[in-house]
Amino acid sequence: MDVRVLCLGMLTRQEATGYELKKVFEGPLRLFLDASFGSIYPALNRLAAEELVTCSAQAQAKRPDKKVYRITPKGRLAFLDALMRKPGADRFRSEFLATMLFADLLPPRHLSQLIDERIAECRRELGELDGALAVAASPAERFVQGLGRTIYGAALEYLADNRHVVESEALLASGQN
Amino acid sequence: MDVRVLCLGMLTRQEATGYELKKVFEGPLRLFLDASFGSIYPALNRLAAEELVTCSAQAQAKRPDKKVYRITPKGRLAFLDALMRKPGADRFRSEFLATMLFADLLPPRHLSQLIDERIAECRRELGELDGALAVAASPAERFVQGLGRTIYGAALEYLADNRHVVESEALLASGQN
DNA sequence: GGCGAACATATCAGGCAGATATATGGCTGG
DNA sequence: CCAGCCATATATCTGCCTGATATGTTCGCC
Repeated sequence: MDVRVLCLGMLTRQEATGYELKKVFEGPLRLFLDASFGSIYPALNRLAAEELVTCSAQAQAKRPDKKVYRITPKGRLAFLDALMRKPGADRFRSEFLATMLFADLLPPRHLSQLIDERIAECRRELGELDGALAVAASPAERFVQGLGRTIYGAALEYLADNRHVVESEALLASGQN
Repeated sequence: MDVRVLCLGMLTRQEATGYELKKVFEGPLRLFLDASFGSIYPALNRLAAEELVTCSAQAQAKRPDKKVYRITPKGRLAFLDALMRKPGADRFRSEFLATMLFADLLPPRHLSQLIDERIAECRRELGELDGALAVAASPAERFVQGLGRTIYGAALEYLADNRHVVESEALLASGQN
């Protein structure tokens, strides 16, 4: 599911500019969806070249031109086609967890601080997701956001319950050098 | 946390060839860690050029040469330095969830099948993680794998409990066209 | 008055995934 | 019995993507 398909999907809901699409990718769905300007703008250009979207430039006084993109019928078909493909495997990239794998190499105090910050971060995300769920958009969005909340909740609990495992390991290792 | 640092980290535990590193990335940690040959081999070459690892080629009869990499003291320092940096945000890329966002565009039967497959997939992952936890390596590894199990378990339960939300939406939408 | 954030688009370097190439030996199903 | 596939082992290439950087204006805050 590359950025082109993702943008096409967003445009099935509403017309938008590249900048607005980027804002969606920074919202409550950012854990699951993401794309940078460096991929969004080229993606939109290519979609337009393939006639899957149209682009109408609106001149704005004192602002750069705004380019509003709309999906075409051909674009809807192409998106449906992409959507019907078997989805690939999940990938949970987490630098925090990669770091935890080597917890025994870290100074115990540093490790504990890292975990504290992590727990705070999880709580913040949870709060944000709950806020987003309250104003809720479509059921589908609520479904996906709800899964995000579930995952963060479970992760938070696990962290609190099991941090001692890595922390005691780090203490042991630091005592040995 | 790029592939270079990841490889360096693996090499703090044990010497290995590029091929062996790839196998680690395909094991029970694959949800969190990943790297392809296309990034591992160049990463090892560069690490060797920077003298963070050494490389000793072992000729093998009837097999291509095996290049065994070992971390150097300089490499250990560099890895620790990378490990102490503040970890970046998690990113849970899931084509399945991206598809769920547009569940209303899918034929209801297709959607249900997708979710069924997904649930089966989660169960398979859970089983695999439980197996890996049983033979368990270091506490740190168990900690990370345990989090994986927790997340899959929570996701599984959420899916089973909430699938009707998207499924009824898809039914509604399909009735309207 | 200055600083940063929001608005809006665009490009570039470097990193990475996935496919492909090369070579060989062992296992399995037809 | 042999064709095809999988495991071992390294390497490269295409194309996509991230993160940084560039450009230029307006608004609000300190």
